[in-house]
Amino acid sequence: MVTMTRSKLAKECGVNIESLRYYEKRRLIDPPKRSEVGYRLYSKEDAARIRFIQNAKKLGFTLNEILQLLKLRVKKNESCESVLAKTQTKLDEVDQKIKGLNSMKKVLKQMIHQCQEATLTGDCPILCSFESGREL
Amino acid sequence: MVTMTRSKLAKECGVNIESLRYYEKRRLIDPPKRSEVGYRLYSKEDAARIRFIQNAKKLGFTLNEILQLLKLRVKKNESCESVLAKTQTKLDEVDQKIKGLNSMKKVLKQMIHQCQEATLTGDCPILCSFESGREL
DNA sequence: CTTGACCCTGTACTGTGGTACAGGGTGTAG
DNA sequence: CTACACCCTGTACCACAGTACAGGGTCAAG
Repeated sequence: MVTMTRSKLAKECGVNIESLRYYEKRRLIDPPKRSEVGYRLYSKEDAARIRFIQNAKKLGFTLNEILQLLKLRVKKNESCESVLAKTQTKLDEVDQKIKGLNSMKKVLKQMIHQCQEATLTGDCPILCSFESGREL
Repeated sequence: MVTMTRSKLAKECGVNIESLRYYEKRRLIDPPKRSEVGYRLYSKEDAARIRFIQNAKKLGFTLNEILQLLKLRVKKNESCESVLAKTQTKLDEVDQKIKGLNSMKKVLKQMIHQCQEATLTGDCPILCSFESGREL
């Protein structure tokens, strides 16, 4: 199996080399195999997992939430119903985030629209109700 | 004008009372008016802004990013083009987040689908390619 | 056979976003 | 007029997510 060292994985995934050790400590990645002298040897699957973690982080999930997401497929002895329920819960959370972002998008688009209209008349009345409460 | 004290605003918005002072320090809210003896007096607009901050935080924006969002409508002497460009940038960021979340959603739905199919056959092979890299 | 680039562990430090507390003032209900 | 709940400031502390560094081992090139 193809393996790579710490620095190679870090470079490939664009993360700090120390973060890998941190993720290992936080149990987000399994302890990797070691070479004879104790060097960590990462697989392609580890790289994919690191990239997943990066992506999920960008989407506003905490490391604990990401751990939950990753666990969804790990515990094989768990009942299917339980996994199903947890996955559904995560799906609902994701849906809520999407809804919130769509509201944000609407407001931003409105602002752009207002600003463009205003340019024609030489005025720029951005008094948009950004924080109106019902918008988000 | 209707005003309220620290504790009232905190209760109304469901935030810790000290967070209000923190947001003031971070310039996310304007320093509120003060009573004769120096008590902070918040307006309904402050409450709306706090709620906006809470919402944006849930969507994965940092306080600095939220500050940028709020600034979009504040500086009136700024050129319209500049505001337009910044707003567009934010809009693109929001779109990227929505895309990422939709990918996440797809994978979760797929998992649910697989799990439901498997239930019929008594097996639950959740070996989904959650971290495959191309999924997100 | 040494020099430089990597690896190991443990521990300390950083920035973000709060949260708590000390020491003091205010304001109102009984 | 005294409790009690609230307000003020400043400062200390916290968890999270890293990031850096010290002190030491490994290994390949020249």
